[in-house]
Amino acid sequence: MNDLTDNDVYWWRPLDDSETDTRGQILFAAYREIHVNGFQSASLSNILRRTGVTKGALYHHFRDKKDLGYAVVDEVIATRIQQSFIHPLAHFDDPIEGFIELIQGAGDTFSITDIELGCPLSVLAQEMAPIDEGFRTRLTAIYAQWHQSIADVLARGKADGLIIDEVDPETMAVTIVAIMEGSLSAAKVAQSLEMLRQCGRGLTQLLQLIRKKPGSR
Amino acid sequence: MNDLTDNDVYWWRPLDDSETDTRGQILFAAYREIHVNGFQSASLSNILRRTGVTKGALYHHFRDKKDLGYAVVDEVIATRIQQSFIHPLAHFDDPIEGFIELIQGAGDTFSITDIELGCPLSVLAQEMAPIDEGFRTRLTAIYAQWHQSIADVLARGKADGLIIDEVDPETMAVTIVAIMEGSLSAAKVAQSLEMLRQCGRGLTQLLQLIRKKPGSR
DNA sequence: TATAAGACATACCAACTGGTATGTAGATTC
DNA sequence: GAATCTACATACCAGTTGGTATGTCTTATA
Repeated sequence: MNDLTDNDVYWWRPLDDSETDTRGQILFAAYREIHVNGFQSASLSNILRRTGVTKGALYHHFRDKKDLGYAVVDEVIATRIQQSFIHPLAHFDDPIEGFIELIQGAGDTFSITDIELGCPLSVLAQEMAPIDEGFRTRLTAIYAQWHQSIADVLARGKADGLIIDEVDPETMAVTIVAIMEGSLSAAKVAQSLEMLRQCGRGLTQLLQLIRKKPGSR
Repeated sequence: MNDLTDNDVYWWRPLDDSETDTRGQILFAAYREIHVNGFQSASLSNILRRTGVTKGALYHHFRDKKDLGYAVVDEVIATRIQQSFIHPLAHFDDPIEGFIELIQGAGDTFSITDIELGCPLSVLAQEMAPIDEGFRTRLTAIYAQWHQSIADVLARGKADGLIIDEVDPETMAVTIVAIMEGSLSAAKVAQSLEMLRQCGRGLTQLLQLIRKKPGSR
């Protein structure tokens, strides 16, 4: 239904441009098709047309459509989320400050195309988690990683006396991810970068409130 | 693809059981079909099979599939969101306390089926907002109402000295909606009521922090 | 150099999709 | 009581879907 031309600025692309071999080409084209249209509405014909690859090649590398979808999750989406949202967390000194930079960074680097497409992880998860166990386990595993990394950062922040004692790291971690995904969703619906930035400001303000004031004991 | 039997507990049903006439039957069946499968994957044949209505009847009442989809948004989803999430806001005395009750109420009354299907507004918005202007305007209008109502409550809370001065009602309103939708999405992926409750606890804690302490001027 | 395996290409298929054209029973209008 | 309109019902259609069967060219292996 919808389409994405090669000229569109596309932030969510995989970081290593491994579209060299046939399998990689199919995988990347499938990722984009799924990101734009969702899995169920993703058309194999579209993928083939865009890549110039034939149906024989596709079914040589992947057993069926679902197998291709799983590969997209495992090999494209998982790495993309890790590199963009999970790995950066490890280098935060001040967790609150780090989050705020991460959020503002998103607001600055995302293009309007990125906004309209939304987070690929969230898109696929919302569509497929309820109706396919294979997708669900793969996608929840990615979320679990993300939650754990944020919980670690928050726990470190608590240990360093930078975050108020009342905060439970695990609970706040899932809440923070929920806000980030919710913000991206809101921006997608509104088709507005400003909406993302506004949610970012709200989240920033809330995060400031869980920071322990320098003065307090 | 997926299905929803009549026996499933279905909280998101329209409040007035207006499935009496043919048009109402189609509308409600279409709403459920779209809620489960999304609009693009929603099958007219499924809707007809479930209702026993024929294709002639369907195309008598609705111009095409999209027209049916628009009617679902306008007549089913909009009213459902208003009655459940928007109207209750008006009666809050203490806004923070009101929100917390609303959130805990959701955690208590939702069934696992509700969780797995997610918020119908969000489901449709994520899928269709980027690819159809008609859906987008309708869905954003609903969100705008929701934002405005929450902003009003927060502004009232500020005026009553119950919320800290730093809070900008509009900004915090979109952020709160983002958290609520994000929490429902997270619970949907995890297929877990506990995940919804956990996000609820995190949100509750953050809301407590924007409450003005009784002592402070 | 014969053989097997990998990597595709071409052609085809049944199932299903949204949509339409035509027909018809009953109520309403003139 | 003829004509019109509403509210469907039945049958059909072209397009697209995911999937498969078969053929072919190339490369590695024995």
